[in-house]
Amino acid sequence: MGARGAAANTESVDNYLKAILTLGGRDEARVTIKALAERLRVAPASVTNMLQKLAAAKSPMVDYERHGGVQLSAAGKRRALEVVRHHRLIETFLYEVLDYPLEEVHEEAERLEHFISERFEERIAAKLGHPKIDPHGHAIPTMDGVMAARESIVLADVVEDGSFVIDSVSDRDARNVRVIEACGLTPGARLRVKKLAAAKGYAVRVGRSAKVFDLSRDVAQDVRIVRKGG
Amino acid sequence: MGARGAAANTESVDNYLKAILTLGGRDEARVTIKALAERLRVAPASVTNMLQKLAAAKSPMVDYERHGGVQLSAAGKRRALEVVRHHRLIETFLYEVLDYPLEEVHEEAERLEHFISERFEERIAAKLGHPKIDPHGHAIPTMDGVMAARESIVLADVVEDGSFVIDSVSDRDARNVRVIEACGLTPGARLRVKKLAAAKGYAVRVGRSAKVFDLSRDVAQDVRIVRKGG
DNA sequence: CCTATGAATTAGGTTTACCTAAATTAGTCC
DNA sequence: GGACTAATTTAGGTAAACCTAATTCATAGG
Repeated sequence: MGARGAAANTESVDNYLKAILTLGGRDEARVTIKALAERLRVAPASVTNMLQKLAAAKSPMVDYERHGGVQLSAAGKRRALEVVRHHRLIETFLYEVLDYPLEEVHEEAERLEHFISERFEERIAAKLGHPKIDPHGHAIPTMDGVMAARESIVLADVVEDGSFVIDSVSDRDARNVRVIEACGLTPGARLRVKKLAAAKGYAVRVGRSAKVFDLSRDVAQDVRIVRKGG
Repeated sequence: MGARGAAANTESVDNYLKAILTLGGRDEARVTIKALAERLRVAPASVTNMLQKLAAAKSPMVDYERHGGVQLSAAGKRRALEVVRHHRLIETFLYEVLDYPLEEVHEEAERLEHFISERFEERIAAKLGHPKIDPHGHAIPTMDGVMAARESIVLADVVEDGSFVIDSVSDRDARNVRVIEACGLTPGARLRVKKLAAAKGYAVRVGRSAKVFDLSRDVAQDVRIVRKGG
């Protein structure tokens, strides 16, 4: 027994939906219980329980099948995008209006995203001039739940040298954000990548500066880029 | 059994502490379980339970005695004032920076006060120039937990006619806030009070305008004033 | 002094979201 | 086809914060 409930929009539910959205990727693939458990840092059993609850709700938030992973339902996707919108608007607001250091906006937004009202969302959006991307370069979903897709690749996956433009930076690890910002790798910045023979990391020259940074694989994992000329 | 726990700073705990602070009044009198239950809209039994938990914590938040009511401990008072500071700073911020209608700031602040970080608090305080009172006229406790006391009386308690200045307006009832604001009864405004023969309400003339408003007892209960000349 | 009355407390339950431990299922490898 | 393994599910449990119902306590009146 145990897992039949109403499935209100609690903080926890929001976090599950957001995780399913991002893990599912652009093609909205089904997500495994294990992946969710790792992302959310809870036991797999807890995930199964929650998903059963979410699937059994009056208007189900997910499409879940025993041993078959999950996917967001229309309602689930709508809510997930709303939370992402909140998160990114708050990040932008903290950075632009309250002068937060870039590496601190994520943690605060992660908490507040669950508790702000529609009015709050609308007001900060207005104050910011209805921005389309947040300070990390991520697209901010529109009020009616549409998120602009962008073609980009992870810096760590680059196999041949070349010229690129920074698309976005993951905000999940504050330390990495700090390192990345210190290198001048902000969204829109140009960079040249040269795979090092030493295979230790990723040699990167930012803009027209002469300086070359040697990024660790861990850091390079958190940078998304777009090819730009030769 | 049932009520022995750690007593973390949850949203609920914060609300109990805040309620004890305000119900205790300026002289920090002991507060009854019943009064708390009514204020927090929970059953008296729930209050007893929570207070036992708060009193039994490593660093007790309250001084509680069976059948003897409660009082905040030093630690409890510190936390309560911090939450009040959060609340009033947020209200000020919503009103000044995000252009909220006055009657809506309370509800939003009531939720957010529990979730903002020290940094957020510090940043909005700085942005606002470290204000000492919020838009309702309430004193904002300082960072180190000191709240300026002000002598003021409730408009509904006025027995003889006279000239007054608005001290503050309760924010608990949005509808009343709206009415009060519509009359121009904002903190600092002058007013003359004339007890009506009809005993229906409170006749009030604001500033030098000729208009006289007839306030209901319910509304008059939410306005605090200070005597000002004859 | 003893009993009504209302306040406070105890006892026992519920819900949410987590946990661990013990099944079960699916898929691979010989 | 059986065995092993990894993923998933079930079962049973915990803690927080609430609830209702039943009991105890304090005190004011007769």
